[in-house]
Amino acid sequence: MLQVSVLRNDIDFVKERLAVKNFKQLELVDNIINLDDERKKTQLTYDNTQAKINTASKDIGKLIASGKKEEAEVLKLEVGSLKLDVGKYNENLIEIEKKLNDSLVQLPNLPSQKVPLGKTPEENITVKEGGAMPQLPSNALPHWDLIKQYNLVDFEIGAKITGSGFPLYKGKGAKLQRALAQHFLDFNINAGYLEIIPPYMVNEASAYGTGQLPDKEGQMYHATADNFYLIPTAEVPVTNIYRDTIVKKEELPIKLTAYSPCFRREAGSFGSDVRGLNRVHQFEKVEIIQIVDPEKSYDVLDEMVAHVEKLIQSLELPYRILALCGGDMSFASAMTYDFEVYSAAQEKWLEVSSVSNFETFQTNRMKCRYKNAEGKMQFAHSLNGSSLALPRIYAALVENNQTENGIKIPKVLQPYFGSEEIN
RNA sequence: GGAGAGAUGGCAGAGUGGUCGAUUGCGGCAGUCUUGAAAACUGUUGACUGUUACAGGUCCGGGGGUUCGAAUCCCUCUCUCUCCGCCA
Repeated sequence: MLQVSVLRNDIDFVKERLAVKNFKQLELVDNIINLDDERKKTQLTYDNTQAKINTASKDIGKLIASGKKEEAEVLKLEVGSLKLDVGKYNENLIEIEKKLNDSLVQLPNLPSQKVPLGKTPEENITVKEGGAMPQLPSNALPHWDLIKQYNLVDFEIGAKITGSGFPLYKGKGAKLQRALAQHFLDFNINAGYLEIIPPYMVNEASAYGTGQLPDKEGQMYHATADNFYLIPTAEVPVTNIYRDTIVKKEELPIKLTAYSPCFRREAGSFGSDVRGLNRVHQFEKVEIIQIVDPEKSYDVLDEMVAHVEKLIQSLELPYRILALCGGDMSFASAMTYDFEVYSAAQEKWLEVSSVSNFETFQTNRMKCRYKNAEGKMQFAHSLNGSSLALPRIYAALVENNQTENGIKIPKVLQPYFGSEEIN
């Protein structure tokens, strides 16, 4: 959520930046400032009336103490009518504040100045490519055939137990998944991230804090009896550790990593996008999260991108890094880099990580603050990234490493997996 | 699931209707003393909102109520602890 003060500070700049994000309802910005003016005015009337009540109440106490009962009674009547007024002002205030907040949460984050211009994924900019493209024979199989052939993942049983998009991993297939997760976590921990195992369901306040609510409600599984949401990413519970907290400057940067299942309804997806492991309702992901000093957040973004790059390199997969253009960035992000790996049998790039700087967008919603060098309270910056999402890595790995005799396991995973090949 | 106790500032812990936004201790910050440090002593020290500034307003787990006035009384929810039950 943006701060009203940011809008007031330079309204034209805000509108220009929102336009970069392909946000159309620019009149919302003016509405918000008008509502905020109204809020201030109403607040002032309310405060002044309340101040009168407070002084009068103290006077009544004194009058009663000194035995002047009748004078006290007169004052009581006066206060009585003031209270009617204050009640009305308060109702107005609540209504205005609700409107203001409802409008404010509709504004996406402002994209950073570094964000490329553009509206569609085609306009994202490839900033780097790496890794060697595998040379597969013409009869190479896509991963959904390979996992069947080697008995690694069973979608049919998953669908029987739950529904489509809930894969069931078994045997070597399960172990490969676990090896990947283990490697990712260890890699992150070695880079100074603290491992967290968070709750996999969150309450409304947490879903709101990271921006899943109100605008992505339909994307989450909702346990209505208790009003809990299944997490769509570990980012939600882990970032919310710092909801309503004041962190010490010395504690920054806070670096956390978490492995968790992720649950996404993915309403509206179809076609080859959802084949095999490309898009599923339940998947595993290792996430990295940082809460940092605002002045350093873009250096940290670069550092996180470099970190994820090394992790992908360790798996010996061909990859590219995209700087997302304004129109393709998520609602809450100020700057995002996507990582894609090449899945050679599908002949397709698959997104496996998304690393973003949210600046104060999440920390403002969550009220996560810290005292800067001058002792002033301000919002910290939050960042997160996948390091990494497992299913698509799994898919690319299985496809790219297929041979006539089996599937080769990258060196770095062998200690975790226990052998060099699946056959 | 049953019974009981509790939730107060960074922490500990007072406060049971009016001068309490809150005693005190610890911690933090500043100073005195010291070559420096420790100790001791003195002062200072919550957040939000608001104003050019002052003032003002709000916050004692959340929400609601009683009252001229609530940290304090009532209702309700949440959480924590103890005991019992159940249970991986």
